[in-house]
Amino acid sequence: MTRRPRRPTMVDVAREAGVALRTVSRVVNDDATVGAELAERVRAAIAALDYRPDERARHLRLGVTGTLGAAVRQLSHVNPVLRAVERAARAAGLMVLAASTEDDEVLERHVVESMCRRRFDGIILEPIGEDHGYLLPELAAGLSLVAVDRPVLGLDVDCVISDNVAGIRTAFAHLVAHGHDRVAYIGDDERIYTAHERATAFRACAAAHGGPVDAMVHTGRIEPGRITSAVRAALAGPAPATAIVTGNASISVEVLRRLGADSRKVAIVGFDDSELATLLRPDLTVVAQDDTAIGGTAIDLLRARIADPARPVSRVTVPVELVRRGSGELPPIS
Amino acid sequence: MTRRPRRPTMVDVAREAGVALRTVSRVVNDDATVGAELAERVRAAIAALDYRPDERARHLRLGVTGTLGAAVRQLSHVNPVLRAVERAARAAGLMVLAASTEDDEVLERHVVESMCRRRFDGIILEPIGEDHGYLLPELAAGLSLVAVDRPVLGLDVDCVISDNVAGIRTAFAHLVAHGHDRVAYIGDDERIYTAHERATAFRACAAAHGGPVDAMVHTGRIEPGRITSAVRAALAGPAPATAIVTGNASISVEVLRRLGADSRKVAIVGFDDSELATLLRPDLTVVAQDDTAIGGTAIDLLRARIADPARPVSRVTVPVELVRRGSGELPPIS
DNA sequence: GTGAAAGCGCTAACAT
DNA sequence: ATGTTAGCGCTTTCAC
Repeated sequence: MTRRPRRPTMVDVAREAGVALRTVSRVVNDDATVGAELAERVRAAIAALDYRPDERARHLRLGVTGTLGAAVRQLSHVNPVLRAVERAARAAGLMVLAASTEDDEVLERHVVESMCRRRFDGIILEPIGEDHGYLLPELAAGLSLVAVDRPVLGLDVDCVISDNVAGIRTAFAHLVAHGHDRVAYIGDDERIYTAHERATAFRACAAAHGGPVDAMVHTGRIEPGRITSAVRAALAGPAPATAIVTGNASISVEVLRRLGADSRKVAIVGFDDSELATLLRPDLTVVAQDDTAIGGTAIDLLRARIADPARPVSRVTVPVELVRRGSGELPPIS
Repeated sequence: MTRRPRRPTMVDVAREAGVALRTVSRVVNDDATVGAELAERVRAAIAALDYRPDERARHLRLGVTGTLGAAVRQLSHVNPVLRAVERAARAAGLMVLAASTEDDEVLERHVVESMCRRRFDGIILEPIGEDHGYLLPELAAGLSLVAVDRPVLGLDVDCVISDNVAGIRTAFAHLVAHGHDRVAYIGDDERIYTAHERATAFRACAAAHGGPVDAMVHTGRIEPGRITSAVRAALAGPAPATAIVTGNASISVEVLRRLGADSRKVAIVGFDDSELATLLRPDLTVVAQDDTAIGGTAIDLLRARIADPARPVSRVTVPVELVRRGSGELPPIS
């Protein structure tokens, strides 16, 4: 029946070891200037009392917490950028603690404000929605923040984003180079920043290439019916598309599912690499994001911002890479 | 050129508003016993100074942090239990901060100890490896911890686990009920706790049913070659299996990939529901874990442990459910 | 209602 | 090389 005993503090350890508080602090922080014999006595006292230092007090005193927050859309989803963020932070001796925003603006705000009150040294944010006004006072009060995947609309904050425009251009040009003249685009809801950016880039490509634009671009929420009709529209009519560019990994999966065996008859380049898509079609050619570079850059930017809050804002665009696997190299079949 | 200004504290706000420190504290904590006019003055001062309360100090003073840690194998992987944990914690007014252990015992230790030093109120852990001795002093010092998915070997701590044995039994019995006499099992590396538990349960089923046991059970690390030969071994020989039970979601995917079109000729029941597996074979019958129950129970257990460190340890087993989709209801084809 | 002061557990001047 | 002490920003008795 262990009653909840008051946790021992440095004072208790000092008393137990018969030394001064300062000496315990030195031992705990691996300060070399402490005598071997005393150090041993302190360590014995620590073990005897099950003493565990309290970082809250340490952080309060120090001013910094050595902690970065990551506010991401969904922790329990595949998120290679988050993994890269964790690794880069670890390499820099920083701890990353993450929480989900669940694509909910209200929850995002709760999470970010919570991290601010806990005085995390900085925050990596996958921003949701349009209105990030709540960030203004936090930034004014000293918050260091880096946006990932999309910018914080209306606010001048550091961010690191994939080169969506170049990715779409590469995909389009690749298909054209393989003889395709009628390329369709199936993308996600354009209320999502990246979806809009990619669709816009595609429209520009299609317009530059000549031929119909709007008839070739199908965007909207990911719903079974919508994907089905988009695929049908793309491949039907007097001038059916011979190639498709998909707007993100989820879209790729849905399109491939609808296409079934027919997917071998149409050239496809997907945006985003993903296990899911390549399961359905192992030879899927994709425009892959450089997750490691994104995560690493995010940490670099955040550390620079923490070191110098007055430094100019930087918006980094990370190159994407075309991964040729076969589906994007098919010739047109009309 | 904003120089890094010292963040304003409650003292500054009090001075600005011309009130006592105590009053600011009351306003910040929504204490009703403060006059409307004064409260307004305080709020104005807070806005004017961009004052943000510091939870480090608050938590230090209060003793508790209102924070739960989640140390999971990989943040950026699909993890429905983690999602359920976050939701249940949120409903209880607790914040969950998560970090990856990357299936690395050393990193797990770093993460857990780090959370302890930060005085998180409790920790949810997906334990890795065999040796969790480092937890002993933490538990002695007052750590509240709940293990999820597998127990902490050798330590008497709360945990919540799926009913692996019942799941395997259900899968086996289901196939037998559909006329199968020769059922094979393909599972993951038995050094993984759940993999071993499931394989053992399967052996017991096979033995009870009669017929060969060892020839029907194939376990080991997930490698292309190993899965290929396991599938071949299961379906070859004079008495080939007419049904297969797979040990987890990853195994299901690999087996389905190897089987290809042949998968329609063999009955299959997978362990774990998963988008990946059902992509390959949309009608995959599975033994599904109750993620919501697991996450909710984990939070319940953790809160109970925090409230009463002396309460008896509980090891909860959560029932699994057979989801019939077709692949497990195929008759034997010999 | 308000104000002064102690203390949460730690670090870092500043002695010695 | 070790001890003393102030203070990080907050909450909370305890008088008023």
